[in-house]
Amino acid sequence: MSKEYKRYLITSALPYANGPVHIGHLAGVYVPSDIYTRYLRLKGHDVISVCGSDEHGVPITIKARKEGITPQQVVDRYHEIIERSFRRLGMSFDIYSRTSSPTHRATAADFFRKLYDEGKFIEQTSEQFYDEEAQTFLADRYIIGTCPHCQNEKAYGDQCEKCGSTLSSNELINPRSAVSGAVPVKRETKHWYLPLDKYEQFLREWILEGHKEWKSNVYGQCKSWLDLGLQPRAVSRDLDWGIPVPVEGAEGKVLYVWFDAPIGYISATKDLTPDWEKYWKSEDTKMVHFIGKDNIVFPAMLKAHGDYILPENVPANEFLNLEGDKISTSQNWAVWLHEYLDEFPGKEDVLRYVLCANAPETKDNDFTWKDFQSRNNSELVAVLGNFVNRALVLTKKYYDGVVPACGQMTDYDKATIDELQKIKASLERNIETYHFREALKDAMAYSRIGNKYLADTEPWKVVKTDPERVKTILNIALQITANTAIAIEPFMPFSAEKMLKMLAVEKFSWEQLGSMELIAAGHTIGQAELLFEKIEDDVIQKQLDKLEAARRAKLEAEAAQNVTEQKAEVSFDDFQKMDIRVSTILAAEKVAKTKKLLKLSIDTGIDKRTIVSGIAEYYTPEELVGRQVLVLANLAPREIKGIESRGMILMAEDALGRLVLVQPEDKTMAGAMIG
RNA sequence: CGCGGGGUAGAGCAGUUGGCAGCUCGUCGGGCUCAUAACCCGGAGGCCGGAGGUUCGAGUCCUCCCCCCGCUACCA
Repeated sequence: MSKEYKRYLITSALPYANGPVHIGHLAGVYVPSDIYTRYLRLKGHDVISVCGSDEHGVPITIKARKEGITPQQVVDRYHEIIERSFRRLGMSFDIYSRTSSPTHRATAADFFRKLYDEGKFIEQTSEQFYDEEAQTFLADRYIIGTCPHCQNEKAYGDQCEKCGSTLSSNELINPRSAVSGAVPVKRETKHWYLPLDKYEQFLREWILEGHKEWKSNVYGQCKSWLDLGLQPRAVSRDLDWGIPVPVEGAEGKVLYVWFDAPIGYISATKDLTPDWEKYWKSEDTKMVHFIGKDNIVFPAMLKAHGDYILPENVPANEFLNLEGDKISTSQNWAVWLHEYLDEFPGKEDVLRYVLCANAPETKDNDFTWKDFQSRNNSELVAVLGNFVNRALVLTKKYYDGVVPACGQMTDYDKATIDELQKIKASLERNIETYHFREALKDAMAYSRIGNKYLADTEPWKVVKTDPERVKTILNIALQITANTAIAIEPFMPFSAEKMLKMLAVEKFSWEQLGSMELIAAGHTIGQAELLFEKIEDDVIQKQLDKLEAARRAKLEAEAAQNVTEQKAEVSFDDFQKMDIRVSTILAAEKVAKTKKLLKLSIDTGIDKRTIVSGIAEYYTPEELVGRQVLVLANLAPREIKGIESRGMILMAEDALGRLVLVQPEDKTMAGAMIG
């Protein structure tokens, strides 16, 4: 902990180049990473921050196929969008690289080769689906079939999007290839595996014993994985997009992305500096991985390789929700960075501020546009922007922009300065322990103190009676302004720069924070302009409308695609076998420890019975009691979560799996037959 | 008892090794008029999820239970 480090290496999770970046990514990884990096730089440390696009893997090939372009075209497009939007937000990576680069290709291949040569992998042959027509192995995602759970005919080999079940391609009924439509056959294929179980002991000691200071969510997650026991994990797979496995007889095989991508940190560093080894191989480098709630696999890789240092910390965050719902790319429920930048020009810092102030550091948090507006209007505008404006306008008004000299200080002046200087330690401690939310509050405290100082000293009144005193007051107010500019730089670099420009001074170093001599008497300040402006209700409403519209458009498009075909014909006799009747719900309660299940007591007219139904996400028990519904009464009983369910409540299910009860238009007798 | 995270004022959060329960926003009242109707002061608002226990003393440590989130499962 107290170890002295000579240099810092900051890595940020590589964004996957099959889509743009949204606020969830920013709040979880990039905003904290940039705050930390800027702080260290400002302190004068030797620090580099590396990032880049993760450009391999199956989803990218699927996207390419869908759009009729090459995987390279897909990653080129998103690499460009992501990098550009990062730069516009002020992300200060020293390099933003990509895993399709020649450097990375060589680095990743060498990494694999070294482990291979040293016998660190195990080889294993298994059976996988193969498309004979297209002559390619099929990843689970490439296999389509009928879901064994919900009968959806378009389930993927790894997951059914309709019922949400996790599947394996072996479970699919009538599997067929998404590539050619052919029926896939099983074929043997050989792959290499990293035996993570062999590193379990090391990881256990290193993390559980050696890094008790890690954030509880990260530590707990790691402990959970370790306690479950680690399994060997494949480092290669059959695909034609990626880094070829650099071994004889491995044609058509590439490195698995989880293995490929993190090596990108190393290759990015290589692309940045010929001195890269200094950062990766010296024990006096402090390496910090900013990642999503990810995995502990990379350190195991580094350990297996042996030449590299291990991260000192992995400050991962939880998830950010949007207006109460999970951010979802597939449902278009997100705020995209590149769109924000276009729609809120000049408000990069507002987003940085809000995402930091509300970052999901200890638990999931919610981004709402109302909160965004409130933080902008009553914190950035009212507190920070207003203070800066007051100090500058007063100086213009009384001294024509020339900084007055500081005369005799009162006890109150000294107390204010003392309070101001005390913040620094807390601010530093909070950043260094990755408590960025708290650190931001500390940074904001400078302008809060400034506002209070002006209110208490009342220079606009004193100027009439004691003009000399006002010089001291405004000198101090300007010093506080300059201090504020230093303190907010890691969080809001654009505003910090604007402030320096308004003060007409050069950039300060972190060590000057707390100084009362940042701006010399006699210096002429520049033009005052507003740092932040109010955001009105209609702007916020527009964003809310946009979110809803985007989601609805996506749903409708999906629904149009997913109209299920008519099922096979049945005879009238078949239909007659079904006993469907109107029933009344007498009581309803949630089944403990489940999300979707309700236990219903119903009156079928013939008897009273219990039915367990998966509708808890759409109906509360209260609103169900007393309602009449249609029940398939003669369905064979089935035990669900230990409760015998006798029958089935009939519901309409839309393309997205949302359920709606079917009920008689008018109240009728319980037991009335349907036919 | 599946695993992990969380439960502190209306909202969002802090509370480090046990020592008077705090911060931001909102709200109510007052002050100020330099400032983007911004700022400053004050008030109200908490059984710190619940129950036991350890202790002179528990938001903090121990045990059990409940609720929310994620993973997993459940959807006839």
